[in-house]
Amino acid sequence: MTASAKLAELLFPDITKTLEDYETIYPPRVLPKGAKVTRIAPSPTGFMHLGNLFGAMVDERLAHQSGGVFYLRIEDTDQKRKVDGAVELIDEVFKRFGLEFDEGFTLQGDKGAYGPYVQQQRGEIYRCAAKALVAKGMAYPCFCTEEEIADLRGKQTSQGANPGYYGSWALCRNLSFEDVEARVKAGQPFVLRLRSNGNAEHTIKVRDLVKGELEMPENETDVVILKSDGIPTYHFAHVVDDHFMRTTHVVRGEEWLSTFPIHLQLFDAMGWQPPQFIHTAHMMKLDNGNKRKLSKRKDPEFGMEYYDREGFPVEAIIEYLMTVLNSNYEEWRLKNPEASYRDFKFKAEKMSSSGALFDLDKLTDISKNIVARMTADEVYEKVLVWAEKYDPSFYLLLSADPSYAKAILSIGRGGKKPRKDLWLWSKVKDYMDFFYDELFFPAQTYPTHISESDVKKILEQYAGMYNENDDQNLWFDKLKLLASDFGFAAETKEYKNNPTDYKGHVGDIAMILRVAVTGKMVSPDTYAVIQVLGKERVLHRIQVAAQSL
RNA sequence: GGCCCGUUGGUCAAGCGGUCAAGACGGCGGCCUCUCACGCCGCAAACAGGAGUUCGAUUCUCCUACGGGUCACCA
Repeated sequence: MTASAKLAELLFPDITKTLEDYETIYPPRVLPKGAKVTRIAPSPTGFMHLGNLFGAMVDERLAHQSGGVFYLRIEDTDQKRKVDGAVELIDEVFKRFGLEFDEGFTLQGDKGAYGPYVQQQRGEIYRCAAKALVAKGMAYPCFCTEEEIADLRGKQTSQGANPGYYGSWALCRNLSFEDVEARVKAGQPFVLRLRSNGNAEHTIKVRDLVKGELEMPENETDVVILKSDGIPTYHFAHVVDDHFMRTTHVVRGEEWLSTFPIHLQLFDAMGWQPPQFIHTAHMMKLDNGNKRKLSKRKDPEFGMEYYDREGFPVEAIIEYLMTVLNSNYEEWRLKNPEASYRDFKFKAEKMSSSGALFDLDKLTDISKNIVARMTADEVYEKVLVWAEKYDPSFYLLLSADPSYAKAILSIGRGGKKPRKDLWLWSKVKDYMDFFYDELFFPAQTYPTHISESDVKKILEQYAGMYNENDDQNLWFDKLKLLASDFGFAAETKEYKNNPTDYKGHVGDIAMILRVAVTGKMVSPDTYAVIQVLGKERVLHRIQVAAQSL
């Protein structure tokens, strides 16, 4: 038995399976040619952000567009950051955005043949892989304490050396078997480190599907692959999992680019073929004139909860992300306004290699367009779902009379040029509140260039001539009549030509009516509004308004 | 600081040696038999800087500046 084999047995006496065993347990997938296997691997930290969704969409499109597999893995190797309810949140967010996994973790248990899909449950697999590395002499236990490491770093910086555990700085690299055995038997804690054969003076060519071929220094650090609790670090878990889960394409944030050489080295040490990589640029935010990565702490718009609470339509967020993800998406959308985003041919090569500023204006615009295309029924359903969660009293109002609510939401909807004033479910209430007597606030002010007595008389007179069966033309003709009676121009153009001859024009009459009936100077088409309000409400509001003057 | 990556209008971006340098959002102005919204028309607005290579550089190379990322028993 070689020394390293002995060491492997000493360190991992409980591991009896071999790598070959796992090769047969997790055989290469049988898939159509070109099919991609992707995964999204969030950490259960209780916080889901735009980046998670961003990456998930790339993964999902890549997999499903190619007839491959898209799966969910939970990366919970960091005990300290684990939060209760986090996996439920992950599940909820992906479901809400309509992302469907072919396999992986689910709240009901794992689905698929390449599990477990929760890293915490894969300990034996990692340890087996680690054992193999030790047996090959490519990994070793390190007993250095935190203080010793800090000490090392201090020495390195004072000497101008690069900090890190590598080369001759790697104190535990060449411990004798006897030494290790004694320490292990004494119960001294240790981490397992890769015995790097790299040299940072040398460069390697690495390939990224969006950034192309890059030149990076070789990894020379003896990185930790198993922490002292026996749980792998990200680096090692990634390599082992993506190998045995047979991932073909790894999509991850570009913060991983600098550790890319470590991963490649690890794949090589294991004797495995690495998958393809896509390092995605971060979503940025402008802060004091500088761009910076969207941050969990400072930017509420980074968290998915924000979008839910504000009531952004999920379709709008997906649409926005797609425009950011593939530069030719908008162009495609113009030609295919009705198509599902899934019909778009997504290409990794079309992804931007630099970070885009998060653009709320753009999102708003997209959202307006999407909501404008929805039917009143759809809008109603979505507002209802939002209100149930965030505005119970409004929910009650809406659900008490669905057909009234839908009539309101139908105003200006469905034609060639639909209104686009709705884009957030949380703003729907402001938009339609005056339709409900419970939320209606009678106006305090009318346009100032019209005398109060005129307003009062116009309202009284209008009440007498109002007929709920008038069509829009007749309705407007009556307003013109009123206009003439009170010294206002019946035609706007006539007023514009001779402004001094009139107190105002027919638009002012319409405005008086609008204000009386809606309490606002701004509203959708007044005729449509009074039709929906109905005779009783209209007359009552006009009377009350006239009396208050 | 070392190492990587990036840099076209305010923003997102087409472009891949020869273009009057697309388009979208935003802004501004105008039009549109009731406000708003919609729609339509128009305007302003960009190749970070400097060297090369070339007949010719936004496009290729190098340098500088600026921005970003990363240097953990976190992912």
